[in-house]
Amino acid sequence: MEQEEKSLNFIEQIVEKDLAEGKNDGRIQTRFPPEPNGYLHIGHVKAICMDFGIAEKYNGVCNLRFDDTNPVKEDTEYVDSITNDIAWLGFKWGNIYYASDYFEQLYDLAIRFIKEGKAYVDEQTAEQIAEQKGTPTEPGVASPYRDRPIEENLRLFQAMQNGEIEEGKMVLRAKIDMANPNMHFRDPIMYRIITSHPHHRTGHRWNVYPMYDFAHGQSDYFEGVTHSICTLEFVVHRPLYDWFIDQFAEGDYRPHQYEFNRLNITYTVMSKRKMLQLVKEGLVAGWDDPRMPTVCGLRRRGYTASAIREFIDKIGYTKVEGMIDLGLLEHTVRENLKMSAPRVCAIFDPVKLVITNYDAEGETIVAENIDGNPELGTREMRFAKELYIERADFQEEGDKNFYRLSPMGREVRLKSAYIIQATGCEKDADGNITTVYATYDPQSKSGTEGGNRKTKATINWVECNSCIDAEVRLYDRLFAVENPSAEEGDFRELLNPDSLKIVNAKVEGALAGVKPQEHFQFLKQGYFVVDDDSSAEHLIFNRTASLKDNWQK
RNA sequence: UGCUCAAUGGUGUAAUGGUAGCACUACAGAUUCUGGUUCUGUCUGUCUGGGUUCGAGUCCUGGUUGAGCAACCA
Repeated sequence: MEQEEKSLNFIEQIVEKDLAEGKNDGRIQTRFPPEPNGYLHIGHVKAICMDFGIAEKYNGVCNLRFDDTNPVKEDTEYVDSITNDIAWLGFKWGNIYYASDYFEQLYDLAIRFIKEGKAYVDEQTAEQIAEQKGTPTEPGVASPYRDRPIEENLRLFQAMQNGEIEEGKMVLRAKIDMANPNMHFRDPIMYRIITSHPHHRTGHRWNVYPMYDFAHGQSDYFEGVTHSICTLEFVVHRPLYDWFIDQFAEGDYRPHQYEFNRLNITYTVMSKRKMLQLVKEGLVAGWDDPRMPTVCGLRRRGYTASAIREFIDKIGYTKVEGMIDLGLLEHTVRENLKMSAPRVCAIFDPVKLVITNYDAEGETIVAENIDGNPELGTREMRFAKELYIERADFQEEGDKNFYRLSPMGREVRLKSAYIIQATGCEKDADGNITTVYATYDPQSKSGTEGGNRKTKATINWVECNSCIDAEVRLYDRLFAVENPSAEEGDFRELLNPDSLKIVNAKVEGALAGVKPQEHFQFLKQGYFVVDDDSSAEHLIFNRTASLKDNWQK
């Protein structure tokens, strides 16, 4: 069997080139470095697939490293959710590390920088420092503390760590170049004092904490990372990443940073800050609300790990910042569930159908879970004189484009059962249809000789006495506009007011014992998953994705 | 009027100096016991000016457009 060769993305090309040149003795090591300050979302999954994927593909290792350098925002709650989500996605890390594992080493390194005249303690306010930084078009000016004697820097930095200095009063800055066109070289802050919050792992051991730029590259170096892959906004940090490492590294080994485009999807946001706000203000039901682009939200929505990974595989990695059509994500999950989700009938807006010439007590029909795939099993459906059908499947005066039930003589198939013809209907005082009447052809049962006759339409049904009630949550896009981040004003006003509609549906009795995370296709409706809060007493289904609907009025 | 990165159909992505291809979307037709699926077909693209070359989406150069960078965040 010939397999079409998938082209390599630009990072894979770099890795293969490095491998061919024998760099790092052929060793490939990556890391996924989340900050434990929020839940993982599908944008992170893109990074996860890259970091773990490269290691897997080239016989390397990918470690999980929590970038926990800011105790103000971080917590073990997030550590747990992150490891859980990565495992659910099906990835295996080598080790779990923490940037806080290196606080001792980083502190010693900072001391060395001070002793070598490459760092100084600044006691200006944050505002003063920001002002002196200049702008992208104007150079900055030097801090008055820039040329403090080394001994004094040493003493003050130790005082910072000893808790003798109040939070916010002093920082340790690298002495580089206040006029550098790259803003990140204008004496970046290496350490700040944080005494107000204990660290989730080191408690009150430290009063000073390293900044990202002084921690990330060094951590990579300490661990032996070869390819440090991140998103595009870190491109401008790369020279500083290299600079810090070059100040102390020995030998030839260097980790290298590479950057790819982050994921944006239409009709959603990919910002932890905005997600946190939606959760905190109760605009969604939580981090795992099925409308959220979080991993736990997608899972609860009914997305499988393989569907999410297939999606990431489709979108690719480049350096072009773009916006992925939400339709591609939906297409991917439909494709993913198509071959596995059992088909069942669920009636969202029921109207009673009475088959006037059906005199038997009722009968049991055996239906395939997926048409044409008998190996995927069958289920029993109760059939009798009184059924529920979808209100929209009957029109008293159907036009020529409507080819379902109508008392105009056309024959319609009841899915997996008999062919019927509508004879009329009954209405209440307001003119609403309360009952539809039809006759059936006893010879037309599905699977029998007489049932081979073609009908233009097939409609869904459930039997009145055996069907069960279920709450069905119809989820739709979270935002009403394609790109909420591009709009002026408050993003919360852009929320889609119809992102959740709840209906009380009648579903087949066969669904009585379903468990959370079981997937189904409700015929003609879409893919649905059993919600985590569902129980035998109160069934709840979440719509994962609707079916495509080409029937336009 | 700084530095950095980028520019291929509506969207995403390939072509690594040699036939601009794939997927999604849209539209049309066929099939269908889901107006789903499947199958077939159609529409639509190399930002722009110059240069190198037998040959440029690809290399060079000028421009245009977009994005990122001025947190004691990561």
